[in-house]
Amino acid sequence: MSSSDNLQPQAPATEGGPMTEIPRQYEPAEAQSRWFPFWEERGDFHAEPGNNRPPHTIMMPLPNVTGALHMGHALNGTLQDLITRLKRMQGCEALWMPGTDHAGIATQAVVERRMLEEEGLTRRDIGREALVNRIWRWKDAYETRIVEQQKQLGSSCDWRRMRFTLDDVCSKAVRRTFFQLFCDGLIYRGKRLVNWDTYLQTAVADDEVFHEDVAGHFWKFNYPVLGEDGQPSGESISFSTTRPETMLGDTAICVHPSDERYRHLQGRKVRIPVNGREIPIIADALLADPELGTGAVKVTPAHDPNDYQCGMRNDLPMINILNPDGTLNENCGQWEGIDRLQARPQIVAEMERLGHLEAVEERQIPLMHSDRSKTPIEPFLSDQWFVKMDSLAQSAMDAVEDGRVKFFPARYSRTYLDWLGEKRDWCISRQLWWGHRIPIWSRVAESRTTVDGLEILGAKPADDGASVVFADEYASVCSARFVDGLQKGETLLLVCVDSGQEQIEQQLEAAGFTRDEDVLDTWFSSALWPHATLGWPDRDRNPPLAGVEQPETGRNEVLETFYPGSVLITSRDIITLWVARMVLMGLYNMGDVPFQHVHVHPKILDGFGQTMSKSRGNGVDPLDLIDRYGTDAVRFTIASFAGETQDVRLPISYECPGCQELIPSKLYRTAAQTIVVPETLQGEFPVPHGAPKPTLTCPKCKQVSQFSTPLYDADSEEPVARMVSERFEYGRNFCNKLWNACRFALLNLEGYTTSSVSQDELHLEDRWILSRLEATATEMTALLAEYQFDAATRAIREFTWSEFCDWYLEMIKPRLRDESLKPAAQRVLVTVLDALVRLLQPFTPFLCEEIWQRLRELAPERGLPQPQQAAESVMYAAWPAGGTSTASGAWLDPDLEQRFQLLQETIAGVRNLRSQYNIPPGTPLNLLLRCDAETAGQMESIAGQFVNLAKATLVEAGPEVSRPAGAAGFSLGEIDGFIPLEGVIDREAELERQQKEAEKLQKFIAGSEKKLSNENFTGKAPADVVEQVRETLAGNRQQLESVQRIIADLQAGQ
RNA sequence: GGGCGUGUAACUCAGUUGGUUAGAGUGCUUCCCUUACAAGGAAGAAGUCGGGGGUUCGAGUCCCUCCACGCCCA
Repeated sequence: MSSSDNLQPQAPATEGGPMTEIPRQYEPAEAQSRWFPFWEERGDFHAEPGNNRPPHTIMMPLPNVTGALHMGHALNGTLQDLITRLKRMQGCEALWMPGTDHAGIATQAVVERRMLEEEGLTRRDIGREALVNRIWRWKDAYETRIVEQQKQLGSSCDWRRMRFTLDDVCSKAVRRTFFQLFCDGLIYRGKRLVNWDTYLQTAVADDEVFHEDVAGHFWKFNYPVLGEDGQPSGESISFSTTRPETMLGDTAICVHPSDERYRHLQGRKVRIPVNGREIPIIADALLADPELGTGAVKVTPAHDPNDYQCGMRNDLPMINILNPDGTLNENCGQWEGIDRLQARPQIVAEMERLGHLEAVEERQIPLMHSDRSKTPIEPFLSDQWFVKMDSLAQSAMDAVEDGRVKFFPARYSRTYLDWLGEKRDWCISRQLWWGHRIPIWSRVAESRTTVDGLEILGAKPADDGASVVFADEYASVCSARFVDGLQKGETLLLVCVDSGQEQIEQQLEAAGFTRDEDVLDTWFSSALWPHATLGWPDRDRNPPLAGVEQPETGRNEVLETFYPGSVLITSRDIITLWVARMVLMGLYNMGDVPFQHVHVHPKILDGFGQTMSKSRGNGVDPLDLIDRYGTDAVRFTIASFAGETQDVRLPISYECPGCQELIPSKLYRTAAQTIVVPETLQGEFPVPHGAPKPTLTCPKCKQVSQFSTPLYDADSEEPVARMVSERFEYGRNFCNKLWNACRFALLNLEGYTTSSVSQDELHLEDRWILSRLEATATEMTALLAEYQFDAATRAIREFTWSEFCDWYLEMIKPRLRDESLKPAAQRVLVTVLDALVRLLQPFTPFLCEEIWQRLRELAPERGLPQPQQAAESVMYAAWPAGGTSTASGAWLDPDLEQRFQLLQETIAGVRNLRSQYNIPPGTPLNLLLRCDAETAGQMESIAGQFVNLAKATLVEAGPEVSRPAGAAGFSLGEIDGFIPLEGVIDREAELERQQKEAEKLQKFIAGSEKKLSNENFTGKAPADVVEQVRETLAGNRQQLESVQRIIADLQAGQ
């Protein structure tokens, strides 16, 4: 399909010409719906191995399938797409690999919660298989929606290569990796205190919990101290706690070793009154703080992280008092089976009855909650699988330290190195059903000298008493090991099996082995993302394409070509969780880093500096922004945010559904938290049961509407004020400006003919804009290479608006009306516009394609000095940079730019006077310029521009020019301008104005003189700095002289 | 407690290794619906660069310290 086929036919030509129907405003929705399918059908997003272009690979930080995309995704995706589009234009085979993450607990929790709300069913009611099936259906629905949203953003991923962390390709990589780690002895099973979600009955990771203060109590108890004879000595030791029920699991009382109050008690014992257990009084400087409370604390190693560490240090018993559902277990005597929260007051009452309760106070208690179930977390000791991090972490640290992986901005390498430096073993098991099930089968072993059940695999115990040797044909796919079991004295035989060995799995199960129930941490599979998606471990064929298996060729060219990747673009909160793990797994599996650069971009906050989140009610939906402002505007604005210094505040407004007026937001405190609501909120949060949903009132049209908030679902038939942000007008206005510049060009390209332009056909403004274009392209190329998107955005905006539109287009208008000058002007105009559109394509692809195709119709061959055929799509036009922007590269001309600036300042001087004296824009003026002969010549040669741009006729220029009586004037140093205003000029006002100007100049002069009279300055400062000050001083003096002459004239009554 | 970052105009942000008189967008004031664009044009007002100290000929920029805020780790 050719591009022109895809252009929607325009309305029939009108009398004014074929282009007059170009809309006066850019219509983003139309361009979006037109060009995305165009690119997709042409295969413009595809990346293939086997051509000679240098590869460029970006692996998408995979969004999880729990919900829709938010602003963070929009920012992250925009930057990746921008770089990918840039690299394509720079001649790379650019792969942007898309995909989604199964996000273990997050997704399972959402589906479980919904199932419970809608059907009253728990996962145990329906079983593992049925639950997993339900989650797959959820995943399918959300993945579709996420991809849809990404395409709305213009994402130019190679969608054929889309992967999902639980699909067959990724699963194989996970199995192989786990197997390899197991064979290498890097996987082990051990005890660990985890964050236990008693509602979901699973461990949750540290980043899946949040802290929240809740109203609670702070009880002060004492335990009686026992004498040498084991009888109460009469002394007691006091401590405070917020969780009295945990005393059932206490295994020590801890004091600070230097605490004089307790020194004599160290080594003695106390008795826990409620269960009679005797526990020691220990000294541990890390746990006990003599300044806090009584200085003594109870130690419950199985139910508190700090106590756990203390228990490890002091070899204390660890008594688990909880069942997985949060009820107290068999270690709790009379309270067994009672929920720990119900047991709490009972235990307090018992302690009081026994005379050991000293005090109680009400307090706000900081409490960890599960982000998934919103219920309080219980620290809980359980068996988990771990990966040994020692050597793996070291390899990943080396990669950053020796520069194979480079962070942008560099400061983030510190976060990465500090975290890896701890080399804490990685807990990879999760008590979930949604995920990669751990590929380990186990069975209680009679001894370490027989391998019951494994005979069929030709296995026998190795001499070391720990491992197992398999027959040759199984040795590469099975690995087994003896370990100590859960019960004392019990031995377990563990067997790990590689992927694709279903028969062996069946044999193991037939032989009484059972597969581990747990699944792997989601980050385990995401750590493999950069190579798993490219088909690893398969080295004999390319990975499936669009779901189709590829033939075996003996090579995996996709993996060979696109690994290692070029840059990872992500936000800083997953540097440790994800980036570090990708590096170490890449090194482990591939022997090479997964990417050379890591660009860490800012976070988007709301106008109050808070992270956007559902619970705060401040999450803007990027699609709402796209709907209001257009994709290009959203992308351009987002790029303008992405600098390297700080996070970005995005003040939120609500858009009245009636009149589109924006209503600002405000903070609103509920009992539990602070949320974001419209300023004109009516109603309250949380919404009282049965109460109507809160609304806002538009201050302009008075319409009352519900508003978009994650805190309630709006009624479907109600109009809803959606959340947007005024800041995107920046991008929208820019797009519209460019659109209109293009509209102007198209309206003036009638009769365009392809030809080269000779040097003498180039006017001052042509050379100037070409020079500026060259400089801008070079600057942008350098900035984007360092991921300084904000600066690149400013550079191109400045060029487009303040140079191309404000000056160049205005200056060539007269030539476009002159048939003899028109052809050359058209050719330069179209050349600059062509390069400008190319520079903007990565930022605003839809707008640029729309312009590109329209330009192609009128000027298919263009460029200087020799015109060339324009590419079929701007996506594959060459990136203009460093000498290639105009195919000649010789346009840079700093001297000319400086002369041009003088012209600009002169025109500004005239406009300024016009404004000062309130002279209507249409009133013609005369202008006299006093300047040297050379400048006078230049000014006379462009005299037409004074008429064009300032409605001023240059009547005289040269060194002999003197100020006419009754003229207003301005001085630029090199040039003095005079505008005769006899009859209009207010002599007093002009005098005052000039005196003010003189004062200002005198101040500057004094400053410069002071500097130059300072020998330290002239002696120590670099010569060029001193020279600069001298020049400034000379200029200011000259200017002051002119001003003083004007003042003298005015005082003389002229 | 440790680490990182931020504080510049009313708002949102730039400000490269110290170097002329600190910039932009939005908002504000005045004028203009001039045939690309009122989502626009012209002109303008607006800042003790968080406070204090130091280094330097020279500090928004470097050092120390204090204050406020954010994030990460424990």
